[in-house]
Amino acid sequence: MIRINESSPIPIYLQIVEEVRRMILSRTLETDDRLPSIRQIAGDLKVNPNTVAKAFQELETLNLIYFKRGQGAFVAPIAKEDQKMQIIADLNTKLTEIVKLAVEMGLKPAEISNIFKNVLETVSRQEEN
Amino acid sequence: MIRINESSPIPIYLQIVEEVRRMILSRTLETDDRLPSIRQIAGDLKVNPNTVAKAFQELETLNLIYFKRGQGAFVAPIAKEDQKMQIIADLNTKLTEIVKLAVEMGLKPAEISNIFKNVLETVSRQEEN
Amino acid sequence: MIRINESSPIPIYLQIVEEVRRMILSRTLETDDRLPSIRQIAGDLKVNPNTVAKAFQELETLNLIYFKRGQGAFVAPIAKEDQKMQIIADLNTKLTEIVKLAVEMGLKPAEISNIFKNVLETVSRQEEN
Amino acid sequence: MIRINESSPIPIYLQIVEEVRRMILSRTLETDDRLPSIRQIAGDLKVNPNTVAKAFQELETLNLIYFKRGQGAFVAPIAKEDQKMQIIADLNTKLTEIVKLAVEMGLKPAEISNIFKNVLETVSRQEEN
DNA sequence: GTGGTCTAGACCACG
DNA sequence: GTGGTCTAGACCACT
Repeated sequence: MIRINESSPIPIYLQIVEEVRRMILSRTLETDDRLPSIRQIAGDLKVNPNTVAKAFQELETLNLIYFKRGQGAFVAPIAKEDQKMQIIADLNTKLTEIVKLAVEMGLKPAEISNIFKNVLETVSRQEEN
Repeated sequence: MIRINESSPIPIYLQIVEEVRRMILSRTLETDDRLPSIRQIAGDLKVNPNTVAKAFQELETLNLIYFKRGQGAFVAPIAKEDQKMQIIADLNTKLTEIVKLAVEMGLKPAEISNIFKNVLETVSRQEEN
Repeated sequence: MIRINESSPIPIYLQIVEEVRRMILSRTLETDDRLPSIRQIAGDLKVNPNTVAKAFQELETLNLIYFKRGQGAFVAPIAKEDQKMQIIADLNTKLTEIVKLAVEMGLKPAEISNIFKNVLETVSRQEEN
Repeated sequence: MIRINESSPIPIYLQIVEEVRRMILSRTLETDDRLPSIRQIAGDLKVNPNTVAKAFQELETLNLIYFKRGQGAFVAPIAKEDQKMQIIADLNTKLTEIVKLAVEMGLKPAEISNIFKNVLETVSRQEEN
């Protein structure tokens, strides 16, 4: 379920945070679903339970999950609109950053647009399969 | 000239590398231009000279700059086509990653496309000023 | 009757202890009154019976309740003076701790006094309703 | 500088957080002052550096301190009014909770007021010395 | 020198 | 069984 990249410079615990965040925002995990236990995930990923625990604490401060004592971690409720807004805001921020850079590099809007269309088409086709 | 973000998780020396790379690819710095001295940059950024030195070493191994003993660092020559190709390849990689994520989150191609158009327009307008 | 806060860091069994203690000291529960059964409370609070049992054990060692085999738990007798003394001592301890902290933070006695008056008035008015 | 109570049920790292918070709010530590290093504090308190590190991370998420890479932790700036407001809000919350309990226990406002006066006087006199 | 990340492993409280 | 806290100790990046 969760995939991490051992050789990435991004800390493992942050990779886990991102993976879980992705699953929550994409509704792979629904509100009040129980997450796998810390030990379970640690075993699967072959990392130390402390590392997963750190990720879970981070997710709690982000209000993405909540804990029930002795029972485990659960997906926190989010309003559907909030969820979509968050996804869009995310996309907006990331695209802006990249487009800005591209413009600074001297690419013309038309060029950027073409590259984007290409990418969108490629990705869409891949996802169909 | 160079801007860094002290509170970012990205190491300062890598931020410097990226900034210089950006300036070289965008032709703000032309082939064989002399870079400011390590001490100069370190002073400007209020950063330890060691940090700037590390960034310069990194830039040298990337073949983006070269050193002349006793004279400092200079922008390495690149073929114009290589430069443009590199910029486009960069953009492609980054866009693909983001678009993939957006699709996974359940956004439809049309939605993504709209957001992109918006961003491109906004950024273009800002750059005019 | 008993209210608990699931997301508080205070253990649920201690929250139950405090609630029962409060009810006994405030004479909501009188001497020799029978407490609801462990299963009853556990059902009401949607909590594990073990948790309630632990709270009851704690209350027994505090001499606030006693058990009759096969019949359940009952409120232990306390002298009325003891009861009032305990309440006052409790209040004193807690107030001292808070006031000390406030003084350390640089609040002047007059300021603390004003805030206190405010609080007392607000709470009294609320309790009337 | 920092005192902890080993036998308290409150986790050591939270005790450290509270101590530092107290020192910041009471201006014992001023904005941009450097905190002692994690290792330093860990040595003084004879606890594991990880424990202090956890406290520092908590303080960072509370926006009470910030880090400069390789240099240590520093007191974050707070507006003076914010600071006083925070202290007062804190006091208010705690007093309300206690007074509510006292009223529920059957104490009359006049009685509570008397006890409070007593406490305030005692504490003030102690602080003079 | 500084903090950040991670492992291994322990003990505890809670349900 | 669950997560929470803590220790001991390692390695790394940054200044």
